[in-house]
Amino acid sequence: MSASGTRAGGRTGRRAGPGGSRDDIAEAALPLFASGGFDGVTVREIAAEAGVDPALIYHFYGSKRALFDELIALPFDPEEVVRNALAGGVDELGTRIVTFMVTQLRDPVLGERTVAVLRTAAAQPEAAAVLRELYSRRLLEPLAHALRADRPRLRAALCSSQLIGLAMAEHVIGIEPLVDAATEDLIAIYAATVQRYLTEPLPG
Amino acid sequence: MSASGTRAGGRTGRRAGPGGSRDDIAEAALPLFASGGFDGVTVREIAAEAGVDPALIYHFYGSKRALFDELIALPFDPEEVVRNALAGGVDELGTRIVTFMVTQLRDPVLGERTVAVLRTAAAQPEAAAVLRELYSRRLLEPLAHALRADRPRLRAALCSSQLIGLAMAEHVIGIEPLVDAATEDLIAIYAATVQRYLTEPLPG
DNA sequence: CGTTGAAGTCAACAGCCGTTGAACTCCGGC
DNA sequence: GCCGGAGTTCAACGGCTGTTGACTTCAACG
Repeated sequence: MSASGTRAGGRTGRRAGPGGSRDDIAEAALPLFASGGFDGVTVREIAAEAGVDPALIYHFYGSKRALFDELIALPFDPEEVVRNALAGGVDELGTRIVTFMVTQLRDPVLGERTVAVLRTAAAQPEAAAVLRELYSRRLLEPLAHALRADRPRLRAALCSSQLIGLAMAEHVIGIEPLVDAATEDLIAIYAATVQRYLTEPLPG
Repeated sequence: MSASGTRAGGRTGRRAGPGGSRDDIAEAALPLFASGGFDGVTVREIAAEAGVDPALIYHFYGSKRALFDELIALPFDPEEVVRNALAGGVDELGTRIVTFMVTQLRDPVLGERTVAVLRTAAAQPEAAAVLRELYSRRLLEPLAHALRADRPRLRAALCSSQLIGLAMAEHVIGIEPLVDAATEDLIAIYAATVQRYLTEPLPG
C-alpha cells in the first residue's frame, strides 16, 4: 500500500514495495518466542510460520538474536510508569502497579513480549538480567524509595517476586484458576499483597 | 569401597567394583540441569564434568531424558507434607508451608532439583505440568480444602503464584535482596501472604 | 585356569542448528 | 532501454546434538 514516494535522496533502484515480509516475520516470531523462549524456537520454524525463506530473516534482521532483541525491545518506559504510579494517592499505589502489570500481561502483544523474555530468562542469564534490572531496579525500587520506606530494595524484591510469580503461574505454568480469573479480581487480590510489601513493617 | 559380597544369585562376571561413575554422572548432571534446564545442557557437557565418556551415560541411564527424570524424581511426598502441615494450629499453616518451601529451595540438593524443573518448565510443557500438578493440585489444594475455605482452587493457585515467584526471583532471576535475605525473614514475610491467600475473603 | 558380563572407550551415525553467499526476479529511476 | 538495488530463493557450510554399536578391559566366579 502506498510506498510510491522516494524514500532517500541518493538511492536508486526498486523502492520498498509491498511484500511486507519483514512484518510477516515479526508477527510469526513473537508468538513462537513467547511459547518456547529464545532457544525453544528455530529460525526455520519462524520462516515456515511466516511463509518465507529462512534466509530472508537474515536479510532483514541480521541474526536470530537481533530479531529477538528487536521484538522484545523495551515494551514500556519505566520512568513514565513510575511517574504515573506516583501521581495519585499513596494508598492506591499497589493497585496502580498491579493494574499496569496484569493489563500488560493480558495484552495480546505486550503479554507475548513479556512471556518471551520470562521464558528465555530461564535459560539465559542475560535475559534474567533484563528482567532484574527493568522490573526490580528501574520500576519497583524507585517506587519503594518514593514512599520513604525502610529497606526499599528488599521491598522492591518482594513485589517483584509476586509479580513474576503471577506471570509464571498464569502464562508459563498455566494454573487454571489464574488463567480463568477476571482481570479485576486478580488486580484486587494482588494489589493488596504488593501494597503490603511496600508499606508493611518488615522483620529483622 | 566394600562391594565384595555376591549381589545377586545367578550372576557371574565382574561385580560392581569401585569406579562409581554412575554416581559421578548424577552428581555432575544435577547442578548443570539446575543452572541451564534440560535443554540448556548437553550430554557431552555432563560427561566432561563427570570425567567420563558420553557413551557411559547411555550405558547407565539409557537416555538424557531418563537421566533427568531420575534426578528430579519426586523430591518429597506431597501427602505427607499435607499431613504435617495440618497437624498443628490452623493459624500457623502459612508458616509451615512456607518454611517447607524455603527450606527445600535452599537445600543444596533439593533446591537444585526444584530449580532444574522450574527452568525446564519454561520451555517444556510436560515439566510445567509436573509443577502444576505437584504443587498446586497435590500440595496446596488439599490444604485449602482442609480449611473449608471458599474457592479452594483459586486460593491454592494464589499461594502457588507466590511460591513459584519466590523460587524464580531468588534462584533463577537472582534478585539480590532475596538471595541475601535470612531464611527466617523470608519465612516470616511470605508466611503472612500465604496465610492471607488461604483465609482472606476474596472479591467476586 | 577360562569364562562371563559389567564397566568403560572409541568412532561414527543421521539430523538439526544458525548462518552465508551466490543467484534470480522485479521494478523505479536515469 | 538500461541499470542498480531491494526482495527473494536455493543450496550449502561447519558445527553441534542425542544416540548407537562394536570394541577393549578386568574383577569375580566355577
